[in-house]
Amino acid sequence: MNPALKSILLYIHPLPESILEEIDLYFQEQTFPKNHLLLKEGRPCQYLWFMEKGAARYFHTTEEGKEANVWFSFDRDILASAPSFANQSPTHESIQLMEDSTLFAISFHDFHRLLQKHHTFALWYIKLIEKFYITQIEDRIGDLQFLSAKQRYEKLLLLFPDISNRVSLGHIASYLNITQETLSRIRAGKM
Amino acid sequence: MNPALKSILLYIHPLPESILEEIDLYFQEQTFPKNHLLLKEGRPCQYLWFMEKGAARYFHTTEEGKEANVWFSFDRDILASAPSFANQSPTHESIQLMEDSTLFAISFHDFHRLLQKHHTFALWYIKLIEKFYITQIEDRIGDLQFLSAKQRYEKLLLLFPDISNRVSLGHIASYLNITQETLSRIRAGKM
DNA sequence: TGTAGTTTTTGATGTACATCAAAAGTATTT
DNA sequence: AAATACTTTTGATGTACATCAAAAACTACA
Repeated sequence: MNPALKSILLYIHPLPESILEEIDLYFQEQTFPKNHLLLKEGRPCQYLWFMEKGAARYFHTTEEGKEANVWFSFDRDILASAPSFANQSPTHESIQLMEDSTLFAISFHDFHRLLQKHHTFALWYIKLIEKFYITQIEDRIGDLQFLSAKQRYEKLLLLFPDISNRVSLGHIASYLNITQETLSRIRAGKM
Repeated sequence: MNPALKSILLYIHPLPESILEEIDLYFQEQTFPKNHLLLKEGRPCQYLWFMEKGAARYFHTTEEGKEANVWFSFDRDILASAPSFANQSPTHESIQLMEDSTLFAISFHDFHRLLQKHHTFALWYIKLIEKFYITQIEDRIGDLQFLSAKQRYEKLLLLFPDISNRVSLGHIASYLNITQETLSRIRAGKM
């Protein structure tokens, strides 16, 4: 098994070697170029990905046809539209790569079979949701509700100190739910 | 087993009768008066509750000592601070009842044992998270990010048509992340 | 190295909402 | 029914951000 994949899987929660070997059969390594659309609005999210190396943004398309970023993922992170993957329903959010990226993919079908077959894998998945989803998303809501634009930006920098080098100002501003102009002024110390 | 509890459990996902009977041993029916604090900031969330009948608000306490509502729960809903229950870590959000309420409670300890013991129960819990948490919370973020105060209010009314009769204007405004004055003006058609 | 395309910055103006202050309405207690 | 406390409304003013327009600074590649 690819050591990078193995370390991501085990970081979430221990899994016995026998199951790891079985899981390995279902994961496919994929590389995509910068700007590749991993998941498109309206389609069900059929894969769960692990990002070995790269960067991605999740975004909504508003009624006026504008894009609004709602999430970022970088190296060693998990990627999927959680509600769409869970229900195999059309996704509201698209996922696009912002760098050339290497990923490991498992299909919903295979994933679902592993859940049904192995109690241990179901417990592992519960940990995955708790660790990568529940905790992070509650923080995000709190930030939007309680922090000013400047505070949100400062918190993002704490979380991803090198984000300015990897992601354009426009994409960061969109994620913070402010305009490019406002973020530019925050950076210049004018707010 | 109490029929109300049974119907809530089965609504989430089917469970075999044998496990239902075992679960029943661990659930306690509780009634509390209006204003009772079910969960207090700083404590771990040690129970998962099912609300048979009643109303509750989740709130944060800001640095200036003000309270800000982040969620409501009514009849036949699930209650817990998800991140705190999952990790048994101190909660950032408190839960308070807004009406006299009847609940069923199960402790984290018992819940965890059921997860470890029964594969079926683990799969049921995954459904619970997917249905009651993932879908709802993504919506909430989208609303805060993309809708105006008025649109957020209208959407809340669609979801809970009778909320105005059960919850004070101040509590609703706080949940919508606006001031009481603004909500009053929205209601009066002045915005 | 120059030219076109993109990203970022700067300035002027507008607006959705907050804040502050007070009045009006409702519910609760005596 | 009067007194008290709480909730909701109204009005005046303030502010954090958006929007619009254009200049400046990077980036790419012919």
